Amino acid sequence: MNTLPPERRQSQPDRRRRGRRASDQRLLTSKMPPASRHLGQLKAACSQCSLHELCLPAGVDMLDLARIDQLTQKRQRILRHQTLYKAGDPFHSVYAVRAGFFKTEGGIGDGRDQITGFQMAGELIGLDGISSGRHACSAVALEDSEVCIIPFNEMEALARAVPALQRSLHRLMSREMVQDRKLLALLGNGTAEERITAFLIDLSQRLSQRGYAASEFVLRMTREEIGRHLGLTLETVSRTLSRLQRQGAIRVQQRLVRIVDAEALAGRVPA
Amino acid sequence: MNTLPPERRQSQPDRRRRGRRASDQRLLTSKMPPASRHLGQLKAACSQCSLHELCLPAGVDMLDLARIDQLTQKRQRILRHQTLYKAGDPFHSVYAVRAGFFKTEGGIGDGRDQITGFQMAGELIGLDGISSGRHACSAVALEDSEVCIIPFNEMEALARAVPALQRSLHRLMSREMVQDRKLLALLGNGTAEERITAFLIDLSQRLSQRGYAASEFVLRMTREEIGRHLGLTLETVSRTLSRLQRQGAIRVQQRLVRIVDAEALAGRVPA
DNA sequence: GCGCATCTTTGACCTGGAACAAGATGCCGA
DNA sequence: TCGGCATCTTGTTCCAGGTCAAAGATGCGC
Repeated sequence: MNTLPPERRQSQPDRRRRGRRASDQRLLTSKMPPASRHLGQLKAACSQCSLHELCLPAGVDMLDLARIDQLTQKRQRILRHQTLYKAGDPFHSVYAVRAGFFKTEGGIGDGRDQITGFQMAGELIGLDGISSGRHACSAVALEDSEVCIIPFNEMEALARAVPALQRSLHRLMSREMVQDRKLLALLGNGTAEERITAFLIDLSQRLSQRGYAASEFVLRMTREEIGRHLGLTLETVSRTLSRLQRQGAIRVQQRLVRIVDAEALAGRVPA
Repeated sequence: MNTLPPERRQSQPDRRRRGRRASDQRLLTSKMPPASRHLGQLKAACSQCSLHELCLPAGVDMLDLARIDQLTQKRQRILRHQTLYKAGDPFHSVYAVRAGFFKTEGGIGDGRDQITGFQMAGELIGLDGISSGRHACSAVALEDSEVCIIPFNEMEALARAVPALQRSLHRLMSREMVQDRKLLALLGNGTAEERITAFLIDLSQRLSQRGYAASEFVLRMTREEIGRHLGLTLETVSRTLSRLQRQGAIRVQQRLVRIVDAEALAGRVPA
């Protein structure tokens, strides 16, 4: 089930970043993000969660929030490189990312297939399992993470009682479709540079929505994973990042990316 | 709203196909498909519609079917090349294709953007508008078509009362996500031949689900539209079709496609 | 029937990114 | 401190598919 034994090789993520520049403190790590300050207090519910206006309960009033709290009682910790579920697993629940970072990839997750997306705190994973009753992709943690387990039957039942939750769910599903299609257009028409640029801008926006700096962040995924997401080889990803740096749009240092000229960057992506 | 004035330039679709071979009779045209035999009797409801187990009411029992019938009272005829909605239009309803054929494309539908999909009878269009309250793409009829107009607010309300409808809706949305991701993988990794092949197989399957011959059908879209769907140029689409024909897998004659060697075809597409 | 418009096919050439290869870098455990 | 390993960078070569161009098909209106 897990890709790695529970040894702690990955239990000290990003130790290598010790002693970096101060701004690193603000970056998305499994130690420091605001969303996980109460990582210990597992009782913290939707109503307490700093993500609640990004996540499911968006637009739900206080009264109904209590009922959603009950829905999301169960939590699960996922260590880096562990899989939350695999393609083909029977579908029972969806998962809200509370903290950490995931990738979802087609196939069994053997590292060959397309990566359909990267999910961060406040995003819902697993909705694609509804249609067939089995998960259509595999979800793997890119860093130590925590999710809320949301039994889908219960969620549907509650959605019937709480229109705001119903609407919220529909909006989330719809948003996924829209995002997938943006990516589709990118893969269909975009050059390598446009893909990378759009990817960085998207990441930057999502991070800033969560209170992180928009202009500097740490990539949680390898070049190869970026490539498998964008339909490029890892070499092309690397080259393109180097080129963008040479042109002064960004500054790259391993996984650390700083967006130097957001204007220039945005100018490269169509529409 | 519509891209063409209500003149009847397109009111006699496929006249050119007069006098073709007999097998054409079985093909998907706006005149002959089983789904539209009662095209005149606009009162025909979900419960009467030959598509009802492909469409929304899948799995809904007779009692609740009556309530869904009310939901789908309104119909609309869309002539060829007319747009059902444009990207940016405010979102109020989703549409179930009763008869005909649509494409959905990003942007204003000016003919430059990615075509996100082709929809045939029994499929739902417009769900991507939920997230932002505005349609995210444009839907254009590729032949004279008819849709059920389903006010989404009413549909949500009914879904709260009828769990089977709720589930059906969720399944449909989920299915769209899964399909988008298949396409994504194709655009990310597939060669031109794999894309075209997968496209033909998909069309063939969907047509046969609707009672048409799986091995011979008429493409409702141009090479250019296929290309814009698959991230290829129209020249590459044409060349690839020619090559598949030369290799004996298919037989192409303008828009008419006959799948000669389904095995060989399926063997070309990965997984 | 003729001319026009749209769509399709095919050819010739060029290029962006894949594939292959060879270091470089940084992390980790011994 | 060193050596192993994963990851990343950079160079070189090659080809699938894009681009440009031109010529068939096909159907439509006149």
